[in-house]
Amino acid sequence: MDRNYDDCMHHVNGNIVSKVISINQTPVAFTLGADKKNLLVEIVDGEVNDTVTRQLTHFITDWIDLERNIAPFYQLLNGHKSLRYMADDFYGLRLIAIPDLFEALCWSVIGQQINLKFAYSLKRRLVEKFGKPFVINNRPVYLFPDPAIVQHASVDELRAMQMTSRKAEYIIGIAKLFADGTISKEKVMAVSSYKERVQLLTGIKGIGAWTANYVLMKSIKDLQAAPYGDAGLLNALLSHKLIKDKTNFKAIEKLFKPFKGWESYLVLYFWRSLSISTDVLPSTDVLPLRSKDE
DNA sequence: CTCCAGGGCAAAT
DNA sequence: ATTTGCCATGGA
Repeated sequence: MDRNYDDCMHHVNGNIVSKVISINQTPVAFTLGADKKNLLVEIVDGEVNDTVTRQLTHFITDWIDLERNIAPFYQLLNGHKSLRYMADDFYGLRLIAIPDLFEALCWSVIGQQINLKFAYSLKRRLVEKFGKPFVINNRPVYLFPDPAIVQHASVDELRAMQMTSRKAEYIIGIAKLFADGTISKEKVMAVSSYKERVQLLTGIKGIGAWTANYVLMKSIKDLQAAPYGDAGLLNALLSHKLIKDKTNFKAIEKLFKPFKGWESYLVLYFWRSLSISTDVLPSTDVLPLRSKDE
């Protein structure tokens, strides 16, 4: 999580992560850490009662995908000779979700076609202007802006943050859809099939196939969703020598086929591989295997 | 200076 | 039905 160097939605300090969420319209600021056996949660700002405790536990469980048994995924990784290393090197890595669907959509629209660092700084500007700041351990952490607020932003305001006019229009439009109840996380989750969920999302202006799949993966936890065509994913596939070029769709399809139901996790692990320097990636020609204690 | 960024839309083939 | 031009700016 600490690779989100510029993320204003949570902070990482050693092995402690801080965040603010809204429970029944009330902000709750908390820290999450761990000892050898347990996750440790501390509420640092906000009322503590049974409801808050229960909902915060539920949030964290969903946020870091705690209830998922990822052993089957590791079995699949182990069945692939050039991906096997991931089961060891990234052991325990779980999908970090963006439970708030509005936030997930805004974030993915912001991130379209620009580098991640710039995307983080655009998000920060949006959040600083319309969100609510809280201070945890002397550092500001924000509650993501409410759609009811963002819907009244003007294109010019967002342009001043250096978003394109398009991004500005998309974000304001999405905020309106949430504010008037046209779309909600509940409504998306109620749609029964993956294909229909993609259709519902891509019906929104600014949401194409990439964004729909990104959001299904990160917010809805639809694990068969994968943003094929994603620039980062393609680069990871290239560096693993699993495709010969970025238009090698058949090879990608073939690679993902055995991972049915775990496509999101495979993408997640490929993204993770991007933060590892390429010279430590196993060269499949020379080093087909690596031992556990390597 | 050039090319690419965790793309998508609308106009032009 | 597919391809192309465009968006705006930061990094490499």
